[in-house]
Amino acid sequence: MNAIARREKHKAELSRQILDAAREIFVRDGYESFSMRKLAQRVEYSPGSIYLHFKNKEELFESLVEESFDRLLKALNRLKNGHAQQDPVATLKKGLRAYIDFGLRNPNDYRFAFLLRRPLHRCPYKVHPAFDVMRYMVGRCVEEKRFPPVDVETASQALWAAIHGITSLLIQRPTFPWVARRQLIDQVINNAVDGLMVRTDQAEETRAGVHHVQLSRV
Amino acid sequence: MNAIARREKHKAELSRQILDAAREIFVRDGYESFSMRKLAQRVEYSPGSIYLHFKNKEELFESLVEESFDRLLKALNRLKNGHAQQDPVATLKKGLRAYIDFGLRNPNDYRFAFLLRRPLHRCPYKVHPAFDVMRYMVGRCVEEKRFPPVDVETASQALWAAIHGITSLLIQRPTFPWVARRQLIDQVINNAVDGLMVRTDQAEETRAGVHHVQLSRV
DNA sequence: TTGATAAATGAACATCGTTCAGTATAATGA
DNA sequence: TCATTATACTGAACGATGTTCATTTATCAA
Repeated sequence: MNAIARREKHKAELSRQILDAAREIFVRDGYESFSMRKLAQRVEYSPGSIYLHFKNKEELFESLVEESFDRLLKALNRLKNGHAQQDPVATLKKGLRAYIDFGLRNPNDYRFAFLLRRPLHRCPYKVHPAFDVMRYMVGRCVEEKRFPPVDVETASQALWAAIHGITSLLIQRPTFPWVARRQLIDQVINNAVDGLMVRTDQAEETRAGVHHVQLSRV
Repeated sequence: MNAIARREKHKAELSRQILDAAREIFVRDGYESFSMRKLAQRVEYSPGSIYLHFKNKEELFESLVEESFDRLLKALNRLKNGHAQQDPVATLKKGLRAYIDFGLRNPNDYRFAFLLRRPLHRCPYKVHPAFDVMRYMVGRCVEEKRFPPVDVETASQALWAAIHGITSLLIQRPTFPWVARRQLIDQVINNAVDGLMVRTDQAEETRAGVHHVQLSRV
């Protein structure tokens, strides 16, 4: 029975090794040219052996995605706890910047977490805890009257849209002639947050002229 | 020579038919389970015949992407010309909304144009003309002093980030518990644009407290 | 050492993208 | 009309893919 524990440990180590190798191959060769057989060759096992650890390719990927979500979540929580007693707006902006930075510094984690095409039936469970951090930060801004009484959920989702937008574009379209990165990120964050702080009546002035326009196809 | 013209026309029709079938299969079955052989079967030709019209799978996809870009571009241009003499801020907001609407109403075009993983060496040529429309609209807002003298390029890119963010999230994460769509889209657009209209000194107040935070990995 | 349990293999299957020698089809010139 | 030529198309083939499974190999308790 000590033996079976040792076996399980060894098996876990092997799974770990497979995951690491898979991530590396994926990062180096891209999604298109990743294959189970390459992976097997890389860890020096037969192709069939991989299936002793993961049901199939899809599940293996799912494990990688989950890991990436965990990393993002941990990074955000560290930030949240580290700046608990500061100005909530400043903390929020720092959080948004941290999110973007995480994506840019770990583009493959971000790709796994958000950018990969995914079968529709799978739901992104791990999005929710990560998003809780955002809600919490926005909530504090409202509670401490730094924001007008906006709906926390709507505001959080809108902020997420903005930072996801810049993060994914910078990752996925590196050849676009972007302006300086820092400047652009600042602009996105400041636009989004400052736009939220605008007194409602003032914002209404421009909102009034806008109606829903529908564009049909060619 | 009349004959060769007829032949070419027939060939063009066939290419068209192949593209339509490809798009349909892709939309219905998803990227993973699209295959050249299925496509061939769909149009009732042998697999090899597809290669008389398209060099390979990659190029076939490229054609679909290009078509999608064209559709988006045309939609934006129609809008630009249709609202030439109105309030530039309202027109800008309409343009942003039109962009998002186009993406949501034609998610597959949007997927093809922006969301698909692409080999890194390929550059997104068609992004530029579409982006010109955005630059133009922002430029008008600055010229007519509706915006403070922000850098047009930076502002345009920031706005693009915001609307791409909400568009891609709504398309790619349909199971997330989003608030009402209209409301959320309004929030994103108003945040982004109103944030841009904030007088610089007022914005500085909050900007002052924010510095670049770097989050390392676990 | 033996017998049982788990791990690992490698051959096999269906499918994939792609190529190409060969065949059918259509257009042309007589 | 028939023979020639150019084009359209096929079908078999190649190597590679994800996945399964009967069989072999290794591991460990008795």
